[in-house]
Amino acid sequence: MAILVAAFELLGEVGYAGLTIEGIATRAGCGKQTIYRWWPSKAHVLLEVLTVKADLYVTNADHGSYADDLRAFLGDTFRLGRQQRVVDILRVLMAEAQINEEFGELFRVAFLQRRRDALQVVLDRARARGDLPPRPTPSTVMDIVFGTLWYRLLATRQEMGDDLVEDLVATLTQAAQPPTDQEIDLGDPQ
Amino acid sequence: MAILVAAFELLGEVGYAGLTIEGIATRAGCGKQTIYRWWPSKAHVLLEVLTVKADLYVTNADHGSYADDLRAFLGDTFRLGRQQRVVDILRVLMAEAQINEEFGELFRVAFLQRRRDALQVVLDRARARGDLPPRPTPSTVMDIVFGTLWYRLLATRQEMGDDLVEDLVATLTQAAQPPTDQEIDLGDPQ
Amino acid sequence: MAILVAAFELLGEVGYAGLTIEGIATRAGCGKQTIYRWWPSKAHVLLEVLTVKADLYVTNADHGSYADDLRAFLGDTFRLGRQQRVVDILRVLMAEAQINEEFGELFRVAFLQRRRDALQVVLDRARARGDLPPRPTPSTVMDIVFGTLWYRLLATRQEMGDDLVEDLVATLTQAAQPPTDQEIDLGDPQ
Amino acid sequence: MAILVAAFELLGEVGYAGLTIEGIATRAGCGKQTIYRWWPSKAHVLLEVLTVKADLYVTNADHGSYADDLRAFLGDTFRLGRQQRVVDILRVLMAEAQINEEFGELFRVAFLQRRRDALQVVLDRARARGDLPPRPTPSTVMDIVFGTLWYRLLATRQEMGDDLVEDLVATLTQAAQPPTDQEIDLGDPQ
DNA sequence: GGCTAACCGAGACGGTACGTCCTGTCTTGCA
DNA sequence: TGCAAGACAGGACGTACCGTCTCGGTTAGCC
Repeated sequence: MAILVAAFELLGEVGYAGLTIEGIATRAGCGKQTIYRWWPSKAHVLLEVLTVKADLYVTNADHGSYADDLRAFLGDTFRLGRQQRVVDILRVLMAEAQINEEFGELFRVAFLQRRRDALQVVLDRARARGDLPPRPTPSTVMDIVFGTLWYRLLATRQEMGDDLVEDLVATLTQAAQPPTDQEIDLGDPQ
Repeated sequence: MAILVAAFELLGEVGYAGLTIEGIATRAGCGKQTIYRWWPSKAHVLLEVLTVKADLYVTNADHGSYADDLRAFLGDTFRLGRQQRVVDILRVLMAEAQINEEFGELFRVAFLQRRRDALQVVLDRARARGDLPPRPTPSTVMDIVFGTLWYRLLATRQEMGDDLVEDLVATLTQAAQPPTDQEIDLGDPQ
Repeated sequence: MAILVAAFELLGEVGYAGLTIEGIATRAGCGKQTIYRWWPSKAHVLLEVLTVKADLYVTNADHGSYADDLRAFLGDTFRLGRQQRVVDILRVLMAEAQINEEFGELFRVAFLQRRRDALQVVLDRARARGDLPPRPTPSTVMDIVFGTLWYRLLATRQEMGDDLVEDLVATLTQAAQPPTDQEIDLGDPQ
Repeated sequence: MAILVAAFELLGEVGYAGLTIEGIATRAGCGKQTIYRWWPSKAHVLLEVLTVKADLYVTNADHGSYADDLRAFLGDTFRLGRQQRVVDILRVLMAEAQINEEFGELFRVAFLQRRRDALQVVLDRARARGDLPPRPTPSTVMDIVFGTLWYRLLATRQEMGDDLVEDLVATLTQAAQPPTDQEIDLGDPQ
């Protein structure tokens, strides 16, 4: 759809604050009404861009152990977080979700919750398998996994690398292998 | 300052989207120019409201052990996260930081970094004391602590209770005590 | 035709400014295209409403004298001017004729000229009969007759009564009978 | 005022139907709000253009007799009717007055009534002088004078010449001099 | 009696203008 | 002199209609 493409391109060119329905319509060569007919705000358009654009599918296939499942899940998830265009959209959608209550509700239900559901599968399988550690609780695992992801997207904008994946897997599975040397940082790099 | 009070009240009444410089000026009984003289945007006004309003000071006094220091830090921090008015401001400031690059820079430097600096003190002391576990690395500890906080503020809007503090402290200090029964939840409560 | 009825009703309900092709179509239960197929604008629709609705026929039968012919013509004509619904349509059509050049041309040819033609018959007969006064000239008679009619419709919105008919007949036939007492007004009643 | 000039010029260039507040604002180099701040519609702007532009003052000085007063009044009035730009404005204002009730009221009070007041002075003087004929009544004189004027403006768009002035003066003063030859027309020239 | 073609309601579409709201700047006039 | 009040150019909002266009579901005519 020309509208989604236009919205996506303009986001890159003028930023979210400079993104307007009028601008999208002009770029897409359509009337404003056509956009309003299908989406109530620019954020809704971008949410659809995200859905169409990004391969949001994260495998939660069985890798035999909780640690391996988690490693795969985090790897897949963080990989999305390295695509700048996807990140740009995620950031502004989370922002809009804070400002526009109606969109916030949609974003939580249609996006955030689905991510949680995917991780829930991994946790359920671990519990069934019996290798889910007592600490942290599943709920806290979710907070830690998605919290770390979003905090890096929104606040520090640090790259999310494999070392972080390993550190999280180790922490969440209580695997007390000492970290490799280069993983140790002595302060706050932000 | 009447302007800060007006901005704070209006945020509660009309929300961030409905908050305008004109509205603040009218409520405060001043001219728009007076506001522009001191702050370049409504977000900057709210950042100052936050600074003035909330007791953002978090003790990082020495409690004798890494676990106790962390427990105190998390308790103080999460306590702020239970004040609705403070949370409202935090959420919209983080949102604005995603949308307005110039404000984002200020917010990271003047607010987010200060929170990290406070936690850094705790981590430094733990390392000096020798009870900092090898996993997770200090950087990851920051991501987990602040990530969890912000994720709950922005995404799930779950209350941040003492059970979460304990779970995080246990996880971060690798203290393998099993959680108490009521801390275990078997699914996703969001 | 349902379309004409719908247009007529809506004119009464929402006025000419609020009258739209879409509204007519909705009310008539037809598609917009169907209206556009037959009439190029809402004014054209109303012109047809007028033609269908109002009995626009004005007798110009021979009453034996110029004065009596004129009296009959004015009586018939002014009678139309007392039907509010007809007046409403006449007013907006004359208005549209000022604004839309193409419609104006049609209105003059298809409506205004026909009225003039009817009066022309009266004047021709008077001339043939020899009782057409030298003043005012036939052209001026038309201006006075239709001018007075339209001026009252458009500008003063005064009722057009029999006293006006008599006054005009007397003036145009130079019949110098003094007016009856109640016809004399000492000022401007508008 | 740049806005009045812009409105006036655009009326000539694109016509009343094509005249928009946006267009006026663009041409005048101002914001739309500035126009809305002072006038509620494009018709109101044009009414002010008319007031500013046209020398609407019509002398009603005493010329010694009713006939001469009337001749002077008609001459002055019809002279305005020969200025195309003034006529264009008058036509669309009368049109708008039919369509927009609120503007119609203003137009009648602030424009049409003032013209009537001017003629009323002439009639009052004639009555005082004793040379006001019994027919037609003052009210009908107004209808005839302004009716003829407006009818020619709106309907026939015929030029208003001195012969018409003479014909009306003769008719209204019952001066039964036969018209000169060239004043006689044998039909309807429209 | 079944197939096809014309018709027509419904309404999406690219547009244009509406009238409102707010921006950030500038000017005015009061205290 | 400093500030409230608010006018100003500008620009986006979301809405209403415009006149054009496609889409399907009838309906009627023809084989």
